[in-house]
Amino acid sequence: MSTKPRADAERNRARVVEAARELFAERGDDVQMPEIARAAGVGVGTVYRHFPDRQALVEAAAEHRFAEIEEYARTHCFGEDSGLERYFRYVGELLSRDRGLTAAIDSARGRPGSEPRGTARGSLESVVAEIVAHDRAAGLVRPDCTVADVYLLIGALSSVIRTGSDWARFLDLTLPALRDQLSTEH
Amino acid sequence: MSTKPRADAERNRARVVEAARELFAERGDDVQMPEIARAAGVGVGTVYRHFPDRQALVEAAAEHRFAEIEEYARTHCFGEDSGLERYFRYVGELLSRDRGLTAAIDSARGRPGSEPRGTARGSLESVVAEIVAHDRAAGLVRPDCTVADVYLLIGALSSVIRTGSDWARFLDLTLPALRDQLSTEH
DNA sequence: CTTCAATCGGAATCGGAGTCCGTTTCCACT
DNA sequence: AGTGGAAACGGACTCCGATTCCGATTGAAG
Repeated sequence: MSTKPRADAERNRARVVEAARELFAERGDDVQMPEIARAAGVGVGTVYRHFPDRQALVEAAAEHRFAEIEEYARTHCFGEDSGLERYFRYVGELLSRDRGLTAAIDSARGRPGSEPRGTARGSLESVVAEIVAHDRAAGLVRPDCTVADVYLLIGALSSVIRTGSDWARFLDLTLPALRDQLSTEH
Repeated sequence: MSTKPRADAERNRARVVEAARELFAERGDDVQMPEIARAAGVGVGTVYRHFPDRQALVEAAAEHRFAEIEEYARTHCFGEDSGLERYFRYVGELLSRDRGLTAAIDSARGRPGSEPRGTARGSLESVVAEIVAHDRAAGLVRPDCTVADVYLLIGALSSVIRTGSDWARFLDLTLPALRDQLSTEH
């Protein structure tokens, strides 16, 4: 089940991810594969043996961010006030700092079926579910708020950031709506 | 200032826009230029003489929608209840029906400086400003709501729709926040 | 019915992702 | 320590679209 990979193969893979990380974070999606390969000191062929396509690389490069987010979520989003709100603001912060992360998130919504590539991602998902549950139990969000809603808004947030709009304003406009719907009484 | 264009040139331009309209509306962004040219019964070169690049064509093809939206806005968004809310729902409806329109809107936010191509677009902008003013005067939206906020949300809406998410839900979550911020008091 | 500038059409060029294959490098086994 | 060959390498090459170029057409002014 686990033919240990060759030493240099592993090393190269790491180099590629590392190079991709920096380039994507800095310039977002518009970086060419040959450029990444060069920066990593390998040939394009090598990049493609490790990652089926460009998108897979984008996601792999962002993977560490998901772990980072999860870490933050676990330690800061289960207090007195709304964990979701903190979560959104933190993600907004990261997204606006790392243009590669937005690319990765946006990709998780391209064509159908391609759902969850990456492990850190899946584990983050369950934490988000816990936050939603926690906030709901504490009456910090409208009772019909679901995990799907969170993803919906994270996706929107990502697009807002990608286009260089005022994302803080977006959150200021949007987050209050998640709180108990005082004005939506109907 | 106006060397009247040759008759056939104008006819061809119209054919191209027409073909593009149908193809984009149906399949969104993934339609090739040669295909559009063929559908219009002209050569690619002709397409490019009329439109500097693919993007310009996408926008030209969506132009009529902007006129449509403006028409709707003028006649339905100045009543008793929130014009903005009606506006958002109408645009959501159109966007979800015409995949080319989302592409056009998203393009209006790509790289900097490329702001307003297209005339119908500019004229629509002023109507939106009027709606905001009208709603504000009637106390139907939070007093600090600006036109920029509307574009921010329309952009987000477009991205939500493009990714096939539940846009009605997005509006249900978001629009209440535009109303007077009862819960944002502090 | 000329004339010729505006138009046309579509072959050719360009740019960038992804593929192929001859060469090189590990490392399991002697 | 030596060696066979499977795995990994690199980068030239193929593919696919958008965009450009230019010789052949064609509308319309005179």
